Amino acid sequence: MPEPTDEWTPVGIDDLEPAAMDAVRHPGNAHVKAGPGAGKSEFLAQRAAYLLMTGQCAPPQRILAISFKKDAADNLGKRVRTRVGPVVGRRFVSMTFDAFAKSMLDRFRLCLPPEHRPIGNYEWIKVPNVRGEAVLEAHRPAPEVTKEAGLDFELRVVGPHRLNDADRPAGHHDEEIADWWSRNDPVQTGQLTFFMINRLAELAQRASAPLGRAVRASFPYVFVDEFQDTTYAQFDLLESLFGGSDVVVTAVGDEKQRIMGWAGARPDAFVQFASSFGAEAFTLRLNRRSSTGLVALQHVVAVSLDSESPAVESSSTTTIDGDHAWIWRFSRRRDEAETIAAWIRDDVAERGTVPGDYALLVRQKSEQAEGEISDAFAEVGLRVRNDSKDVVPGVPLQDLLASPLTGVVLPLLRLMAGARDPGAWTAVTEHLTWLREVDDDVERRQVSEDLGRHVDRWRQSVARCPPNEPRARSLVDHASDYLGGPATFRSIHPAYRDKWLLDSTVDALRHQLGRCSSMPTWPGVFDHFAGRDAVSLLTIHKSKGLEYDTVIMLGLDDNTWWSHRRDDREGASTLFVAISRAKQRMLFSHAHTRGATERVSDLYALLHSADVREIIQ
DNA sequence: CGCAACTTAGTTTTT
DNA sequence: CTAAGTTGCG
Repeated sequence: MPEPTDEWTPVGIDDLEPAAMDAVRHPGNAHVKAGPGAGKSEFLAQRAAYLLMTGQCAPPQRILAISFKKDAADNLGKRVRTRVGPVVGRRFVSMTFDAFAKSMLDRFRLCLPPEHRPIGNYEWIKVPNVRGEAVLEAHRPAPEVTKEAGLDFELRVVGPHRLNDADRPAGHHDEEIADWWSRNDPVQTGQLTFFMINRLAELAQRASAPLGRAVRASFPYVFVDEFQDTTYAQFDLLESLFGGSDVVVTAVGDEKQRIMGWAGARPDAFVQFASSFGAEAFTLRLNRRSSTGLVALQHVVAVSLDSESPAVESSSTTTIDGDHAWIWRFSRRRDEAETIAAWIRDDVAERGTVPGDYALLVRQKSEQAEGEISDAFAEVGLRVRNDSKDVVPGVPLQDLLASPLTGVVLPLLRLMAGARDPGAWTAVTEHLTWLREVDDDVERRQVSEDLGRHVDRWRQSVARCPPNEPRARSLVDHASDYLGGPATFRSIHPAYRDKWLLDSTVDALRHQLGRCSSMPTWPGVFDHFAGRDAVSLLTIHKSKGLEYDTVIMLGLDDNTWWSHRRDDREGASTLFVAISRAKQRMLFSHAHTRGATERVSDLYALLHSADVREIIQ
C-alpha cells in the first residue's frame, strides 16, 4: 500500500478547512464530528477521491459507504462520481445500512447454523409477528413496564443483544429474549424484520471467518455517515466485521443531531466507536450553509445540547435585509396558512428566489398538514410539494429525485427539450462514455456527436408536439433505451441489481413525468418535475441533510410535541435539525387553535434567549 | 349489531 | 395531545 501522501489537493473545490484536510489523509480509524453545513458529504467525497486516486485503495478494492436513508446514499454516490468520474466512481459503493445487512445475509445465508438459517426467498415484514405483550405475559406475572410492551420489545429489549452471544454475561432478560426469537423464528416463518436481518447478518459473519475476510478484502475502507443514529444492531455488525481489523473506518456525524433515539439509536455511538475502534477525533468548525445570524441562533441551541459545543464560524454571506429569524403567532390555522403563503409570494417577487427555496417543516403527519395549507397556497398561485409521498408504492418523491436513474434520464430529457445546460451535457456524456467503454478522445468526440445528433433529431420531432401524458411516459422509455436500457443501469449501480427497485424507479419516473405533462411546454414539464416551482413540505426527520434558503417550521406547540418533556434532549435536537436547514431565514409559526405552548415552553425560552422576536398577527 | 370504553401510534429504515 | 383501531358489553 502506498504511503499517505501530502501532495494531494482537493478535487473540484477550492479548499477544505485544515481539520478536514487532516481527516482526509488520516491513515487510521477516525470519527469526524461535523455540525450542520460543515460539508460532510464534500468531506467524504474528497476522502474517497484521495483514497481512490492516490492508489491507497487500488483496484479491485472498493470503498463501502454506509448511509441510513436511500436518498442520502444516492446523493453521496452522485457527489463522489462528480469528483472522480464515473469509471473510478464505480469503486465507490454507496448503500444504506439495511441494504448492506441484507446483501450480507443473502450472500452468506448458508454460513448460518441450520437453526438460524432462513429460507432463501424469505419475506420482509414491517413488524414482528409476535409482539412484546405475548412474551411479557409468559415471563412476568404482572407486566409492570408498559414501555417495553408491543413493538418496543423488539427495539428496546431484544435490540441491544447479539444473537447466540456466548460471551455475553447472563442478564435478567435472557429468557425473554430467547423466547422472543423462538416465537418469531425466521426459520419456521420465513418472515424477517430488518432488525432480524441485521442480527442474522452479524451472526453469519461471526459463524464463518472466511465470510468476514471476503468482505474486508474487497472493502479496505469504510465510511459511515450520520453515525450518531447508529442502532445497537448496526454498531455490532460494524464492530464484528471491521473492529480490530486492517479495515479503516471513517465515521462522520453530529451528536447534536441525534434524533433517532426513539427508534433505537444508541446514545453512546461515538464514545463506543472511539474505544472499540481506537478512532482519532477530528472536529470541523466551519458552517458553509447558514448566515452569521443563523449560526449564532444555532449555537444557542447547540450549547443547550452540549455545553462544550465549539464556536462555529459562518463562511456564507447574508443576502437578506431585516431579521433572520422570528416567531409568528396566529390564532387560527387558516390565518397562518394564508399569511405564510402571501409572505412567500411577496418574498419570491422581491428577492428573485423560486418557491423551491422555501421549505415548510412539520414534526409529523405531513399529509395532514398538506391538506390544511395547500388551498391557501393555491390561492396565491403557489404549489406545495410533499416530498415524502409515494409516487408509486415504495418510491417516495424524495428518493425518485435523488435516484441515479433520474440523475441521468432527466438531464437527457432537458437536452432534448432544448436546454443549453453544461451540467446536463456532462451527466449524459459521462454515462455514455462509461457505457461504451470509451477511453480516448477520438471516441469521446464520437459519443458527443452522436448525442448531439440524437438530441437534434428529437427536438425536430417530439419537442414540436405539445406535452401530454402518453408522450411524457414514452419519453422515459425512449431516453432509457438510448442510455443502454435497464441492463446498463443494473451493471452501473449495485442498488439496481435489485430488480424491484429498478422497475419501481422506472415506473415512478414515468408516472411522475406523466403527472407533470399538464405544463404547456417541455422545459416546463421538466422544471415542474425537478420541483423548483413548488414549496417543499416535509417532516423535520426527512429534512436532515437538506438545506433551503428559508425554512418555516409549523406547529411548535404542545399537541404536535405531545411527547416532549422539559429538558428533553431529543426535542432540542429536533429543533436544532430544523433550524440548521436554513441558509438565510428561519421562521417559527404557532397557531393557537393547534395547541398551547406550556409543554414546549423550554424550547420557546431557548429561542427567546437567542433574541428571536415574536410577531403577533 | 352498535356504541362506548379502551389501547396504541405518531417521528425512520427497508422489498 | 389526537386520530385510528380494537375490545367488549348490552
